[in-house]
Amino acid sequence: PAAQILSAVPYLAELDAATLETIGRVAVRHKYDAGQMVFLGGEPCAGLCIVQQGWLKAVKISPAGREQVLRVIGPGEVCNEISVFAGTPNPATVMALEAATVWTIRRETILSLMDESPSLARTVTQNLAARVLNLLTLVEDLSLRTVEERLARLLLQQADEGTLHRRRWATQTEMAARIGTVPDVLNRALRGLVEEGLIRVKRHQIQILDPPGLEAKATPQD
Amino acid sequence: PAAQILSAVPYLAELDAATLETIGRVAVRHKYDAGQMVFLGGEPCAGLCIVQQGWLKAVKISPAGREQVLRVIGPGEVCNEISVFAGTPNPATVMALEAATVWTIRRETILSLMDESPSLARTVTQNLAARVLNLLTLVEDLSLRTVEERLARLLLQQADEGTLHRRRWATQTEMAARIGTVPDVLNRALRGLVEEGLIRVKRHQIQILDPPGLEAKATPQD
DNA sequence: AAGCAAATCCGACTTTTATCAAGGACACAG
DNA sequence: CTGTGTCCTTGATAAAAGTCGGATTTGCTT
Repeated sequence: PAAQILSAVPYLAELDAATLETIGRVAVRHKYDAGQMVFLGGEPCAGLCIVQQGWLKAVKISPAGREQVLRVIGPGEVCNEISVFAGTPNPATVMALEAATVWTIRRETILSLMDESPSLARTVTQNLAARVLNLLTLVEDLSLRTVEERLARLLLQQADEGTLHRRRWATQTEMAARIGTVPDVLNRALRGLVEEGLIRVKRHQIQILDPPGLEAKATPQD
Repeated sequence: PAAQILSAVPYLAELDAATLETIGRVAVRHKYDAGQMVFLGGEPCAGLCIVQQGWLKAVKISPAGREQVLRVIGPGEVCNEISVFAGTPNPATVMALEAATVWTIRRETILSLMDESPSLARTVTQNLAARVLNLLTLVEDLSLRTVEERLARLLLQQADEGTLHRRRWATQTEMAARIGTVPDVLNRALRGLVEEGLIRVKRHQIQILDPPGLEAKATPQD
């Protein structure tokens, strides 16, 4: 049932069983294939979006076709909060990186729930503040760090116990859009790190051979 | 009296007179000189900050000393919301661009007020969502647009009736940090626009001579 | 297993952005 | 008015990032 799935979403955890039931009745489920568009930037607000399964990405696209990934969205995460709470059109385009199941809740539903539940309001503000924090570090990266530094940071951040497991859709093109560059440049940077013996790139994973060395690369060489 | 000044701040407009009185008693006033630091990034949260008078800027600074302006904060505006609502250290450094008077409210005060007032909660979320929107366009600018495009956009955005009035502190160095580049490069871009007859740079203002032409520069070519 | 499309890799080249050095204009304080 | 900063300007140079054409490999489908 819808309510049970929604109860597993941290964002809605503060709500009691009865309200979750209500939401479950008004929420709409949708499935998307890999590469399919979920929202188009600039379109009117489509409501709050909750990912049940699969991965999405939020991107800005230039007229020339170049893409900057703003955020990667996984199961249990929420997206499109901005247009919901600012009352604006969708600020970014959201696409499915793989087959995904998402729920959509109308804007008014969430807003009125927030009025009744201070704890939901607190969750919402915390979530928004976290989004601002992420964007702040993205701005810092783009403005003050080189591609190599950004790459090193991404690897360290994504790595789990020294190895980074790449999902099927985590191609070099995607990684490039993530750190704000193009595939060719990313590839060079990646190979550069390999030649210095800092990492090893294998089939579907990247191993960090020399964590301290990579840390050094991640810090701007003033 | 403190309460009267605070009532003029849009951020607090939703609160009733009695609560404003309470806040007025617990808020602390502080004055800063031009160039002085208000908060240092990384330090523990110093509470919500309200600008009564003067202008501040929020910046990220690289080890090499290069600066990226995140936001310029004027009278009636609020800053440091992020550390307040995310419960983290200050995410950025805030400095006074000119002599300024600011009020500071402790984190706990705001959080408990929010629990009692749904309309304040709504204001807070709207404000945070607006902050995300600003950062999204900043990311888009830094990642997908050239310096010239960013400059053209800044000019158009800041202009009022075809002329942009520069405050004393709005030097080329500041503008450069605003669009994420260095003074030298900004100057060249500015002169480029002058030579094309799109703008005229005078003492303390910049005139836009050819708005459509500048619009064209503001849009990525092709 | 073959074929096809996407992803990776590579070298040469261009454009954009940053850096360095140094001269000139302006603004303010004494 | 006279110095002493800061800000603006400019050319030469260097570094970083992006582009292009094409060679390989890989993964998936038929």
